[in-house]
Amino acid sequence: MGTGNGIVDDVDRALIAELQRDATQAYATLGKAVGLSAGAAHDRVRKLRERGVIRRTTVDVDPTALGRGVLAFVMVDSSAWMGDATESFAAVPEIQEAHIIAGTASVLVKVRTATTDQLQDVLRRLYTIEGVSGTQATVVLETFFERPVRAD
Amino acid sequence: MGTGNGIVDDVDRALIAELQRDATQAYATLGKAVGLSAGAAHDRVRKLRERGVIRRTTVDVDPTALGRGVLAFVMVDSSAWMGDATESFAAVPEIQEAHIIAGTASVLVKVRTATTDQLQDVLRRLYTIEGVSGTQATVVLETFFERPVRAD
DNA sequence: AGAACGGCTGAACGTCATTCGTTGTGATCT
DNA sequence: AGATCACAACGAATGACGTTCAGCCGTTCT
Repeated sequence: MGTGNGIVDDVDRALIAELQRDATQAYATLGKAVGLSAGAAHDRVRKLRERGVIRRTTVDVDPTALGRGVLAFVMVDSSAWMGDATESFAAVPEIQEAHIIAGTASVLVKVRTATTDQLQDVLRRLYTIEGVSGTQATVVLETFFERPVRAD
Repeated sequence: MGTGNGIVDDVDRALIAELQRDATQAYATLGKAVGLSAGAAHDRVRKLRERGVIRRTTVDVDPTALGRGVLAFVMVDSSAWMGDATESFAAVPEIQEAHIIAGTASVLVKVRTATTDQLQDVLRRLYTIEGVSGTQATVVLETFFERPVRAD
């Protein structure tokens, strides 16, 4: 069940690390980087996709260039069980991540907006979600780095 | 003008949204999705890369499949200015993100490990960073969603 | 108005993704 | 042990796609 299907060996990890770095490179290049032919590299990557280890190929974007220069983490307190509130949080487009957490708050969300005014508006909308009783927003002043999950 | 950035227009945003969804699709397909020829779509995407709006093409991976099933956010308290500590945090491979934040703590990090034991070990290593005086770890019980920055 | 600029189209060309038959290897069965 | 099976990698063939470019059109500037 869930996601434990199949094994991911060292070559798979090396392939994933390469793809995380640059998913546009040719399979011949990719194969050379891990000591495989183009065909074999292609085959392994295809299987990694089929098994859901690689979820998708996507692009990393500069948030500032899209007018999402304000980043904040918000601890959401609740007076009820929030386990089924996925859709409510997903409906707020400025929310980039939402997690149920252990501890006093019950949900932690990562929010990106253009301005702090818009951040305030997101907080207002959070309060309209059933069960939400409070929020504590923490604004990010500077991001050191954001990087992919370590593959090796 | 959408969100206040003149160099990224609505077609660019549509292209980015499509690429975030699936960066493997052909430029002909991509162009059709936004009402452009393959050549024109290619040209715009190339320029978005050159300008740094698109930082890179990468793959999204299932953390559990890589043995990084434990996710935690750690508030790091400090007794000194942490503005130049990028490298110290980057040196800890389990740290996926590190941000300087406003408020009582001074750094917020996102950590992925295989086990809670390993999480504890990361906390121990955080204390060895110059200026770090305390940590508050919050373990994620369930992730609702993690998605790309909204492009439109 | 004329010129210059920027962006789009459609086609041509070269590269690469994708498929497939073959081979080698390590495990399982008799 | 020998035979069989399952799996993975190789290397070549082919068809698709990325990439480039000349020509065209709408806009802006003088």
